[in-house]
Amino acid sequence: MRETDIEALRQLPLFENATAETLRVATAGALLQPFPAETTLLIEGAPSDCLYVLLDGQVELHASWNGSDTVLSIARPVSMFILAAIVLDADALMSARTLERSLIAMIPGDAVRTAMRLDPHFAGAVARELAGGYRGMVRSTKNIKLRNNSARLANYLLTLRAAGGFGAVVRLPYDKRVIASLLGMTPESLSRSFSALGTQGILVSGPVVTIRDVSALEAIAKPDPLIDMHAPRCAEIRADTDAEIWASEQTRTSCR
Amino acid sequence: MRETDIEALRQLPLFENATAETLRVATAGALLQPFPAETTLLIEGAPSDCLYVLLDGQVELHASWNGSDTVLSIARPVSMFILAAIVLDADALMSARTLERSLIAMIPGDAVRTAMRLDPHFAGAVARELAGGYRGMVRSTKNIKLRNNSARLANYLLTLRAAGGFGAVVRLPYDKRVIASLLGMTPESLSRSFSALGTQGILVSGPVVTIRDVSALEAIAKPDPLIDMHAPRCAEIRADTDAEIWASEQTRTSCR
DNA sequence: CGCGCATTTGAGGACTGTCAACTTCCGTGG
DNA sequence: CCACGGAAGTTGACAGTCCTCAAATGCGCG
Repeated sequence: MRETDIEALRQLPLFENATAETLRVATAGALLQPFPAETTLLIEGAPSDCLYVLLDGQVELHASWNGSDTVLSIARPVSMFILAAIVLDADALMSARTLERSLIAMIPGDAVRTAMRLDPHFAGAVARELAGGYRGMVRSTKNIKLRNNSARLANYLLTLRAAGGFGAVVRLPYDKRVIASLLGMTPESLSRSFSALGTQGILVSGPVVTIRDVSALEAIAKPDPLIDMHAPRCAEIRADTDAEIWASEQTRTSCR
Repeated sequence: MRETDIEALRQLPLFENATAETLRVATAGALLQPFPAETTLLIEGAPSDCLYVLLDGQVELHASWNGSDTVLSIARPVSMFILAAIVLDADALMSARTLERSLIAMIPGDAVRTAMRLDPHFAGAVARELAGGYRGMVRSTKNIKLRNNSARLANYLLTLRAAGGFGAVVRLPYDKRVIASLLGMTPESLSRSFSALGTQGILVSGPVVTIRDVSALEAIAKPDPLIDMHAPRCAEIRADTDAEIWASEQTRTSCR
């Protein structure tokens, strides 16, 4: 990798405050490589040789069982994937595939682990990165186990809205079938969930979704800062949430 | 905490190879405390002040939304919980409640973060711990998104069997309603899944489950080392799995 | 023994997935 | 420029899974 490319890695929180020396150690033998769309970079179950850093493009992380598969998350620049497998030098649990032409840096796992041993600050950054990833998976699990298809879609639209500056129009960043799988439903169910939201002021035209009534959407979504990154953290909502939790605790206790 | 209690923490991989100094820093101001059963230790959304280390007993980690709640995992000794929130000094995403009388060490979050800064090896241990937790959540998400109730229960029984030395009789470690929530179903569905397995040589008598025919159970479970910790990693199964993945990749590609 | 609680069983319905047909869109090539 | 083919998305019919509510059963403990 060239010097300027290595500097691009500083966009990652992981390398943001790393010393030049740590960056040099960590990226020893790293490759920078463009991949075409629809290219499988990594198959689940394979040993994880390299940490992947997505500098441009989109990569889908998915997993399969018994002939079906599901999208677990989608990486967008600048971010990395399979860090957990690299840290443990274990087999990958997910497959990775480009959704579009993507520019990817591949950093040898040994180099990452060496840098962790040498630089406590870097090891701390890895720990923080993994902590964030863990919490993301917790949010995702709560989303799937606690909400139905409509609520998941409604919150997803609110997430896109927040990421797009809270405008009335959002653009779906991936094909609908990918979004369906990410949200844990079939493409048909996604389509029906969209039309169900039609009565709540949601207009869908190809990849463009217009939100006419945010309140109506929020009534369905019931966003929660402990599940959704888009949910507001203001004191009122926190208080409501606590009250809810308290109430449900009481319910469980009284049922026992 | 007394010296002997602190030594108990060495049972954790996190502290296994820590220096005496790191252990001292990390456990500065730590408390060792017994809690009765059914006690809520931590409510989701609250700031995470302490890292909890479960030395004896059982603690359920659960989360709620819109009046319902779900069990995300259950901690067994010796293990810790809410490490991710501590590392990021963030609000807890899960509530914690004892299922039975439990002995718990509470380590101030500041002490943990300080130890991470001072000792690269400790920071690395935290990173490895979080990597393991992340991968556990990935497995759990795959389990929920890809499998139906019967397959989840069948794999859970195989997990218990593996943990119990592969005998024909396993004992359910928690109340059935807790297991149901952990597996993402209602108690009624768990009960019906159990009776459905009755035709496959599974006998249930209270908390005792007898597995008469492991092959029949495995036929339903279709265990996968990339989802289940109990699944064998032998070359044959790996080859089968790879073939499956390959096949599904081909399917997706040909469908495009 | 009787109460309380967990679990089971039954009935019914809501939700979601499957299968198939149809429409739309888009890029290709005549 | 338009016809065509293929894929994505939509719609309809249907089935199966799973949940909800309600009642019955069983078990443990005071």
